[in-house]
Amino acid sequence: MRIGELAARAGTTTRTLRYYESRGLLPARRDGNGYRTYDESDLRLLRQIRTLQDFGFGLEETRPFVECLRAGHPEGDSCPASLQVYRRKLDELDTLIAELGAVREQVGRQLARAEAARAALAADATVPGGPEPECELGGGPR
Amino acid sequence: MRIGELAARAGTTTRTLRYYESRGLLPARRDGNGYRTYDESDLRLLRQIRTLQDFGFGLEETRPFVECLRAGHPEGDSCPASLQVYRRKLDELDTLIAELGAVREQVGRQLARAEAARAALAADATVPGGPEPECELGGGPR
DNA sequence: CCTTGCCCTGACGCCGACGTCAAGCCGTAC
DNA sequence: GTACGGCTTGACGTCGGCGTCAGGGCAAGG
Repeated sequence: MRIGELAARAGTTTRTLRYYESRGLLPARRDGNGYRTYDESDLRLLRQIRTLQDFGFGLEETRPFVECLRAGHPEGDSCPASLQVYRRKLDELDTLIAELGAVREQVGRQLARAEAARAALAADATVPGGPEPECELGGGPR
Repeated sequence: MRIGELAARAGTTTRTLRYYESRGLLPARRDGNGYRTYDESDLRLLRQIRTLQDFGFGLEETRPFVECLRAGHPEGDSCPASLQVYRRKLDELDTLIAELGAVREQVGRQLARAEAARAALAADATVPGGPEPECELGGGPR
């Protein structure tokens, strides 16, 4: 199988495969023309990489999984190094999720506060004076 | 106040302030020497930007807040455009957090599965044969 | 005089994972 | 012949938010 077919079968691009090769992650044999040649095991390696990438793993983080597969293990995560990467990633995710949750709360509070302030202003403006609420309250014309 | 002092008071760098100016976010007056000159209101603008940046807002997303402040409003989020940015950011955060949560679960399951597989392998290896569990189970020397 | 410290502009570097273009080779179909 | 699709390498572009360096000016202190 050549690079185009492998890329298509893995749902990626030839550029990506050449990039992986340049990083030493997915080396290729060459045929008489200098064309890259791959087999089914390369497809498995590639799918392992892509799956982890989809999970947000960096390319370097996929290396232990790939090497594990190349070492003959049935799964990329059959090796201790892969498990370590899993654990580190879980920690990172937990930390990140917690941070984002905190930010979300803060932003939510800011929004509620700002909306309340605008409501108060609108009330002030409509009760004593006329209807037009001064700045850019509504989304009206002009 | 000149650029160094403003940067220090906002806990940032002069490079950052020049960058903001280049983006049209925080324009500066110039004194006789061509030095940038800022006042207290610029510090407020800058603090608004920094706060939002810390929340993970992109620079462009801070623009409505800055313009709101410059329009004379007491808070950067007193304007509808700012509220819209808040709401969009909340949506983004919710989406992102949900995605990360899903990934976290997936990774957690993968880890559990892989650990269980290794435990089963180790049991197979220790019960019938000798103690050394073949590949790289332990973290032993060499 | 020289040094020190602040300021100026302009421009390249960084990080990650590729996209995209250039220029050219290989084989097959028409 | 030539047109086409697929392959090759090399190299620059992308995105954001700055860091960092190069080269030089201005004012004050010793």
